[in-house]
Amino acid sequence: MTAMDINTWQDVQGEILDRINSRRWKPGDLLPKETELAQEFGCARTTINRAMQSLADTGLLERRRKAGTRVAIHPVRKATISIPIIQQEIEQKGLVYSYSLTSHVFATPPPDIQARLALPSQEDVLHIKALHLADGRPYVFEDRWINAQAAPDAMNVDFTMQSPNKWLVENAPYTKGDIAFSAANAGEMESKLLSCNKGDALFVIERRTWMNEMVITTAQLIFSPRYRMHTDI
Amino acid sequence: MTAMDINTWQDVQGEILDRINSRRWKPGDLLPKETELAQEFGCARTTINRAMQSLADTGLLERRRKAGTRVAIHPVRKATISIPIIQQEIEQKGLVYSYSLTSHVFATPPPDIQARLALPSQEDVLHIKALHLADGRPYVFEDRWINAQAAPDAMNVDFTMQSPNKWLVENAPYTKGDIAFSAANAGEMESKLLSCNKGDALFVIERRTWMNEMVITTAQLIFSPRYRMHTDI
DNA sequence: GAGTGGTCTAGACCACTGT
DNA sequence: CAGTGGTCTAGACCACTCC
Repeated sequence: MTAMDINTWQDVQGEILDRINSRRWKPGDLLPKETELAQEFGCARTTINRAMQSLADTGLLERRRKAGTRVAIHPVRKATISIPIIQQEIEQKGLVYSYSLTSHVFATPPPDIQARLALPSQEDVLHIKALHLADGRPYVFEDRWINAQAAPDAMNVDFTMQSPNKWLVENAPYTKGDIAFSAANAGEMESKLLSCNKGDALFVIERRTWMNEMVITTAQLIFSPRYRMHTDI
Repeated sequence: MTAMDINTWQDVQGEILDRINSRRWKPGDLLPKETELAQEFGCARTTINRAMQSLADTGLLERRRKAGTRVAIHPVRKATISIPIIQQEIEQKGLVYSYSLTSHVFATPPPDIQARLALPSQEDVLHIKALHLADGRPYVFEDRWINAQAAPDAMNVDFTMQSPNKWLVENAPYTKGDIAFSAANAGEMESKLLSCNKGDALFVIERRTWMNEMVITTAQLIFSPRYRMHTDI
């Protein structure tokens, strides 16, 4: 007998991973059906199902009814990245968080922002610029537009004490969102705010959240030079 | 009666989401225990459990034995990003993929790479530089080091026809990996290869994969200017 | 110690999809 | 139309953790 006890779905997952990593099951191979594995491992089909579904979620297996389960030919692995509240991210690094409101106006957005907010007509929108600091040093610059109709409460919040990032996360639930990552050269404004050189490469996150079919807010987060976002796979 | 039929765990998940979004259940609130919700929805506890676990995975709920389930105070949402094979990513955009090997040598790595490869001693390592193009234009530059011990097969592959990115994904399964995103200014080499200006802000992905305690490969993917990586939340 | 979520089981029916 | 995964159920036991 070779096997250790295989009882939990995590055990099953581990065994399947071993067989893939040892190349006993290669990319493209058809795996035994759930009932067969259940027999082999001496457990319920439900347990096998849980394990395989979990692996399919990470992109390592491809499952289709009737067609069965295969090792993914192109294992497009999926990485989960946590989108933290900036204050949390800074404090978790053991640094002192501080925050400074740069500007807070009610204004007509430029066309590109109006498009990103999916506004039906030209309406005034809350525009907030703020700087987040770690140990007193500029960490990230937040440039945000908030749709008054979608988040009326936001109009009465005092954003000198609390960042819009934090307030929105805690008070504006959303039904969907999108996020984009890119790189940009520091312009005049960014270099002053982040106290870096003009032209420096900056990491940029653009975020947008929706409540049903209405955009709540869109924001650019422009990080100081040398910022890295990382995660495990 | 208000409710539509709630049968599947997805239905339960939707109902829970609705109650959170309508602020009937607010951040920090304790939710009814699984057995209670099962009664209310008229389904098995297992179904409730599946729905809540799924929501806990996305970071919207926090669950602890004995303490119960709460709406996350700081809903640190988790975004899943797919790490695609470059060829796939380009072709999915409807562009023509091509590839050109720049350099392919067996060499002693500099100290920082040696550290990233977690090499016990100073050993020779396969160093590959390659350019991926979309519609004939530079798309991303791949700068990769491959540990011969961890992936001996890679030593005999003809990387003029096939990118290391693709070959490794298909032939070198890994047990863990890490990935980092950042921004960097184009240097002399990057500007020539990617035909952009020196100093341009470039999006950079650094990846590393392991087989057990041995690093298989580490790579820098340096994208052309204006590259954006995006996903939904 | 007691309460809550985590998981397993055996059996059942359903939904999709390849042939 | 038949085979495979997707999901539900009811009941059970276990593991963790708060009090």
